[in-house]
Amino acid sequence: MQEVRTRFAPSPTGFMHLGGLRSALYTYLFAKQNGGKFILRIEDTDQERFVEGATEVIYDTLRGCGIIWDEGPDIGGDYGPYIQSERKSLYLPYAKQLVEKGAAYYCFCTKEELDERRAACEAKGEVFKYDKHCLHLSKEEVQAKLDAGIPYVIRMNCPTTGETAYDDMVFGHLSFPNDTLDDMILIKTDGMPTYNFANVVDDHLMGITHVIRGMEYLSSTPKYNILYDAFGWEIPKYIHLTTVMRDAQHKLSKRDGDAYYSDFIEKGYLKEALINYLALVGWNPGDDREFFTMDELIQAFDVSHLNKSPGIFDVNKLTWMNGQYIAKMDFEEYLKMATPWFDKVLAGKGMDYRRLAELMQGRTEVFCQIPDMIAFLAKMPEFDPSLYVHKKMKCDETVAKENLEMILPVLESVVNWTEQNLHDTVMAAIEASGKKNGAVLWPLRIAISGQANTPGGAFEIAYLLGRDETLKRLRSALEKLH
RNA sequence: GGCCCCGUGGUCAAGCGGCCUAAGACACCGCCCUUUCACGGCGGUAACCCGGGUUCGAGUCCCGGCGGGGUCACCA
Repeated sequence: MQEVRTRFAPSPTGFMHLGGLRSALYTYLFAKQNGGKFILRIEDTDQERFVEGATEVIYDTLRGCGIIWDEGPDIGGDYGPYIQSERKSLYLPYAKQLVEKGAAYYCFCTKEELDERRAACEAKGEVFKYDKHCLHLSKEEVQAKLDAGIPYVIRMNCPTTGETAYDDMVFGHLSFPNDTLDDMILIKTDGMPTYNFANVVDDHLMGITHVIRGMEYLSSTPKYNILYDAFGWEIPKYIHLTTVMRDAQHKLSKRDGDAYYSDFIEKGYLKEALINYLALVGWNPGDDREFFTMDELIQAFDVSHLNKSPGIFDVNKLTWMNGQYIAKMDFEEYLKMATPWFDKVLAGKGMDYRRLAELMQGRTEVFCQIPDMIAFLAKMPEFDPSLYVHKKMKCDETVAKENLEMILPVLESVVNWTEQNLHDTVMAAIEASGKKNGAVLWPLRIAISGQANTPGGAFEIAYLLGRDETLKRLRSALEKLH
């Protein structure tokens, strides 16, 4: 059986779009699952869009996520070079070969002429399609223009009748009327191939067996197939992937800051969680499993479980999943990753980060939420005394005042400020007073934190705050209750 | 607009003619646990876009409508 070879062919724009990342993931999974090769190819035929350092972004993102290529620009391979601009000289002869066969032709129409005709067409409410104007130039006429140095492009010669059909492994049998096909440009004026052409040539030359890409190519695929046929090349198998959406009518976009891998990493999402979640947008394992390592994904991946309808990227669920990953991560690793976020509000406070991290790890869903969650440790927030009211704790403002007055001297008596001492001393005092635990501990926590939700109970918070700060906050809270 | 794709709860989704008075997950709500929250446990609200067929029987097949998306570049 033929070895499976798949490829991910991004353009170096400087950012990794999540949709692209997911395509890369699936492409990688498919290759690995079939014991095949995954190839990375950089598509930079558009010189105007070249961005410095953009290929490194692609390398780092992919590798960081565990999507490892077997052949690519930086590691080579038997089918190089793997950067399209370095293959520049390779395409023209193929285009000429097509011209020989009558499957393509030189076109001397200028951009301006085309724009004019397009505008005229659209004014009439019609769809512009190249009118094969230059197809009818004689060989001599073409040669004369070529000799005169007139700029040209090479266009493919699409059939205008009949239809072209193909089978997609996700969408099934698809067929398109040929009269809707446009004679797309293969070679641009600058001599560079268009994406469309380079893709076909490269995929063939690199022995790609399965083309996996976004469904935006669904309707241009017939043209590619016509090209393959013209060359007499074998058409690869197609796996078109649905678009990843933000909601039913919008794609993930740059403007909303939810489109790029880096957007999420900067907010404190874990790449493992991101990959895991991304795998599940538009695909399911056929059972209830949701958590996957890369190896497990390779095992479980199955094209037949790829969805045909667009998937919405649910940040909510990603966030939940991220929290699950964080809760399970190695503590030291968590501490290391959380420290810069702690520093944002606690730098220089001498806070016990290790203890803080223990309390926070199980409550962190995304690292960027940390500063808001612990800001109260740095500065006592203003709070409404109604926070003291809690029915289940049998507490209201009056009870709070009474119990806080009772507990203040108890805390003042604690010299060795450890959680254990705090706990033992306070609990003993509560028991001696005959009061309910909650009726004392609830207002105590409120008094020193100023908020209903905190990463830990009264003892933990008191410990983190330290003796002086705790007592200061408690006295101040008491004053406000008068 | 032409062509193409898609259409199960708010979201992800199982379902590939009878097992569906439709799974599971996120979110939401309630209860339990707990010094709060979270975690965990238990329970709940919530869906087959509409209309025609085909069939003994349709969420599942076909057609139409509607809705959403994609594509119509010397961008990739």
